[in-house]
Amino acid sequence: MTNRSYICTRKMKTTMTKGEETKQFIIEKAAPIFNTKGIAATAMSDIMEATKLSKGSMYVHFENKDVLACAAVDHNMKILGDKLLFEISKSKTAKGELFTYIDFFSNAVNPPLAGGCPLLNFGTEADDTNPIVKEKINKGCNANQQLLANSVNKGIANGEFKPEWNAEEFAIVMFAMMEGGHLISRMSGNNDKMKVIIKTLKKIIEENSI
Amino acid sequence: MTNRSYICTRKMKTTMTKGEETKQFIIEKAAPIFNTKGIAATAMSDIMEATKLSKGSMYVHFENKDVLACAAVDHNMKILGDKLLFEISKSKTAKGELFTYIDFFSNAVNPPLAGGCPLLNFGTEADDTNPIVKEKINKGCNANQQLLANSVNKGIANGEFKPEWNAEEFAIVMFAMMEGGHLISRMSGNNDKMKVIIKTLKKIIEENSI
DNA sequence: CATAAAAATGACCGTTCGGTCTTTTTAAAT
DNA sequence: ATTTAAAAAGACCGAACGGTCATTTTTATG
Repeated sequence: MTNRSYICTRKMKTTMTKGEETKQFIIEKAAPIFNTKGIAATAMSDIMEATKLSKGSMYVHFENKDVLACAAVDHNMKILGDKLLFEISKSKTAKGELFTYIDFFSNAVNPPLAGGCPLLNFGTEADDTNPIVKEKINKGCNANQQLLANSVNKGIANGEFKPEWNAEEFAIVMFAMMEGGHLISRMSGNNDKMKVIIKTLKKIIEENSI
Repeated sequence: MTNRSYICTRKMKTTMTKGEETKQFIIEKAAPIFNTKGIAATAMSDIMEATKLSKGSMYVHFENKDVLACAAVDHNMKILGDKLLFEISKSKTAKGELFTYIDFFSNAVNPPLAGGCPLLNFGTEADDTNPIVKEKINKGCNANQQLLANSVNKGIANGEFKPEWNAEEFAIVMFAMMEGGHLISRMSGNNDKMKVIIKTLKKIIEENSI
């Protein structure tokens, strides 16, 4: 049995231990690589090169590649989510929140996260092969839709939006449109069609405004 | 210089040469594997197992894995496209064509192609790594949108749809919604949210009908 | 400052990868 | 039926993979 009180004591400290720092450092360097190349196509040697750390050091902090990949998936979603929530938090109205969400993801060619949307990237790769990542992505999709539905419901509650507007259904449609638009834009290498999607979405929001 | 008239003569024949038969056989077996596991995660040994052919035989017909993967991508798109066009060809009206498209892709959990939509699968994987496949997928996306736009325009021409309906813009939005819905459904493992998307799309089509 | 634990290193391991090559077998044209 | 080319086979190759481990270096604590 290990003396757990020792661990708890150290966790009280606000400063990060060297190991925790390195672990975080590895995740930060690995996350964009996984998001760009994909999990299967990313080798541990890629992470070693990016971090300038030895292989042994990597395995001190992650028992295997899958664990590191999962941490990278989590990190990508968190970074993107935090950025998004920060932008949305600056909005003063429900309509502003929805518009901010749209604008945040409006440039798929130069997206807020290197490699593009992690939900799309990791979701399609994990689909038939990695149930753990798949579930993470599923939760991410739901969180996005919930965020949108909340904004709509907030707008209904404060009189911005028509009360008969179905928040959950709109959230599904809007999220799907943004992801689909993301795919189109990245394949074509330009945002023209995303602009059509954005125009359509904003028009729907306007039509449901009072 | 090779005697090309020989090749032309043989191409006149309707029967396939043994080699061409085997090549096609390999593609057919490889296509669903690539679409399910992804290109990077699929090994030549996987194809050998599925075809029960030797490694030497594979490399008689494909100079390397990338060439085979490209052939598999093409095959997946063609199979799916042919199935889709066949279903759509049975429709009697423009509205019928659009509805058929929607219904064809309505069940993402049990999709018409094993592994799900190849545009989504190969597109996200190829995005930052494989420009050749990426361009193939881009063309596939455009073909789908063109197909939808053509149906709308046909309906406008024959008086089914309102003349002010923007066919190209609707095609973009509809395609994006279907792809996004596909992602959502496959991540969650059920089609409930796809049904919302379908309902929304059909409503839009009805609203633009005369 | 001494010491024990944690972290970092890099050589090393077995496996699997994509791909080659020689040999054998089969198909097709004369 | 003979001959020639195509196809199939599978042993083999070097490289790269994920992962291990003994050793050294660094960090943190009493």
